[in-house]
Amino acid sequence: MTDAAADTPTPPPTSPWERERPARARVAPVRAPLSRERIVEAAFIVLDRQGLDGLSMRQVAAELGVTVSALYAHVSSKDDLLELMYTRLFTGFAMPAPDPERWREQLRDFARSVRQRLLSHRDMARISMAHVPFTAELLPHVEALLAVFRTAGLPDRIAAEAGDLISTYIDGFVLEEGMWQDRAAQLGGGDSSMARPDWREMAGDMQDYFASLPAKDFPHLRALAGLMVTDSSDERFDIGLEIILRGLASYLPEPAADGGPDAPGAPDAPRPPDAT
Amino acid sequence: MTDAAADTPTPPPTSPWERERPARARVAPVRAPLSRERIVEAAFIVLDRQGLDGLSMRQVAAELGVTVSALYAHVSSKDDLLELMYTRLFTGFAMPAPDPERWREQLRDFARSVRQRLLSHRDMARISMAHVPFTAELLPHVEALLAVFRTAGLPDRIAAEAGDLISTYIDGFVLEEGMWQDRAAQLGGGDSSMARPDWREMAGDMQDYFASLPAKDFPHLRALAGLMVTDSSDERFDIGLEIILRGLASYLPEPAADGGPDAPGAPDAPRPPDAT
DNA sequence: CTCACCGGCAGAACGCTGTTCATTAAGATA
DNA sequence: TATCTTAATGAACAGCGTTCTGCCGGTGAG
Repeated sequence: MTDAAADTPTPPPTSPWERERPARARVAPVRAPLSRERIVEAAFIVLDRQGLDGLSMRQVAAELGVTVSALYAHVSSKDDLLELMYTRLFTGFAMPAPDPERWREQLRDFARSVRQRLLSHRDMARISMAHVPFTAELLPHVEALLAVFRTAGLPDRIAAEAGDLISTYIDGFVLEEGMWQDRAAQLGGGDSSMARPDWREMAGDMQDYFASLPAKDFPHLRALAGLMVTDSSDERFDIGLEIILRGLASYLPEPAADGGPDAPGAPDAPRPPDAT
Repeated sequence: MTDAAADTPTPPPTSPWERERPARARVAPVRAPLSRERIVEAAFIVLDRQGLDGLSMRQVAAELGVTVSALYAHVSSKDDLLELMYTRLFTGFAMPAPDPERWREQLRDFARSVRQRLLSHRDMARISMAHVPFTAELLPHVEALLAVFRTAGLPDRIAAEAGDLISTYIDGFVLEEGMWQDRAAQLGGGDSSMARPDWREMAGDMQDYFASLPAKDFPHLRALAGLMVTDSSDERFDIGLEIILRGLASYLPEPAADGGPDAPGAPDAPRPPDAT
C-alpha cells in the first residue's frame, strides 16, 4: 500500500456500467466452485440448445465461463459426463410398490413417466440407449421393476427379460420420435420454434408419399399410411406398450374362477386401448 | 510443340528407382474406378476392424488407397455413407410370403435373420438404430412385414405398430449385446481375439456382483441374476420375441373350433421357449 | 508474519475429425 | 492436335477430446 502502489496502480473506481463485478469477477464469479453437479447442469443446457451432436466439452465449458481443461478436474471424460447425465435423469424417479392386482396399470404409468423424462431433454433417448441401468444409483429401480413382474406372478425367465423389453421399447420409441422431429426441423429450417408446424407438414408429406405408392406393390402400406404417421405419438406409444403387456399377461396362470371383473391374467380380458 | 515447349519442359526420362510407376500406377492401380459400392465395401472392412467410433472418412479412404476428398465425389457426407451401409445390410433380404397359418414362425424366422445380419458386422445395431427403413430400397420389406400382420388377422392399428415394435426390439437387443461385448473387450485388453474368454469371465463377475448385493434390498435382482446374464443370448432373444408374439396373438379372434394342434391365435396355445 | 505447499483453473498443444477448395493429371472428344 | 470432362490430389479450415505445463490464490506450519 506504500510505493508498491506505483507498480500496481489502484484501478479507478469501478465505472458504473461494470460495477456488477467488483472483486475478481472476470470469468469465475468466485461463487460456485464448479462441482460435478454444476457441470452436469450446464451440459443439460447445452444439450437442450444444440442437441447431442452439438454437445462438446468446449461448449459445456463455455456455458460455465470456464476453460475445457477445468472440466477434467471433476469429470474423467466425456463418456463419464454422459453417464452422469443419464443417471441424473432418473434419480428421484418414484417406483411403484408392487401390487399384484394393478401390475398392468403400474407398468403403464412407469412407461409413460419414463417416456416423459426422456422427452424432457433433447436427444436424451440417444444417451439412454447407449447406457445400461446397472449403476449403483439405478439398481433400486431395476429391482423395483423386477418386483412388479415377480409379485404379479410372472415366471422368472419372463420377468428377467421383461424389464429389458419394456426399457428398450421406450428408448427406441422416443429415439424414433426425436429422429422425425429432427428431420422435420432440419427440412424446414434452422429455426427451432418452427418445429411444430413443420412436423405436421412433414407428417402430411409422409402420408401423401405412402398414398402415392403403386397400389399393386404396396397395398398394406397404403392402407396403413394414416395409422403409421399420426399427429400425436401418444396413442401409438400406448398401443405398442399394450402389446407387450398383453404378451406378459399371457404367462400368468389363468385366474382361478375367483375372477372379479378386472382380474388380470387372461390375455384378452384387459381392454385394449382402442383396437377396433 | 513450338516454343511453348519451353513453358512445359518435357520431364527427364524417369529415373530407374522410380520406374515402378510408369503409367500413373502410384496409388490407384488404374482399375476399380472407386464407385459407391466400393466405398461401402471398404467402410464395412474398417467398421469390422475398428468399430463405429473408429470409422472415419480418412480411414475408409486409406483402406482404398485414396485421399479423403476423393470419397466426396461419390458420397455426399458421412451420414450418406452410413445410410448406404444400412440399406446395403438389408438388400437381398428374403421376406416371407404371408401365410396366415404360420405367421408366428415367419416372424420368428424374420427376427432371427435380422439379428444375424446385425451381428454380422460390428456395431451394426448402432447404425441401424439411427435409421428408419422408409427408403425406397427397404419399403418392400416393410410392406412384406405388414402383409404378414394383416393377413394373419391383426387389427390395422396393431399391425401398424407391430413392425416398429419388433424392429425396435431386435435393434435394441443386438445393441445391448454389442455393448456388453465392447465393455468386456475393453476391460480385458485391446486384443480382440481375447473377446470370448473375457465375455464369459465378465458374465461371471456380473453374476457375482448381483449375488453380493444386500439380500434385504435386492431380493429379486439376486434371484434372477443367473437369468439376466447368461452365456448365450439366443435364449434371451427368443424369450423377449415370444412375449411380443403372444401380445400380438392376443389381438386375434379366437380360433373358431377348427383348431388343428398348431392353430395360431390362442395366446396360450403356442408353446413358450421354456418358461418353467 | 512469512513461507512453503497445494488444489483448481488457464492456456497451449497434440492428433484427430468432417468437409471444402483450388489444382492437376489423364482420358475422351472434336 | 487442342479442348473439355472427369476423377483424384493436397492443402486448408474449424472443431473435437484429451493432456500437459504453469500460474495464482488460499491454507497450514514454523
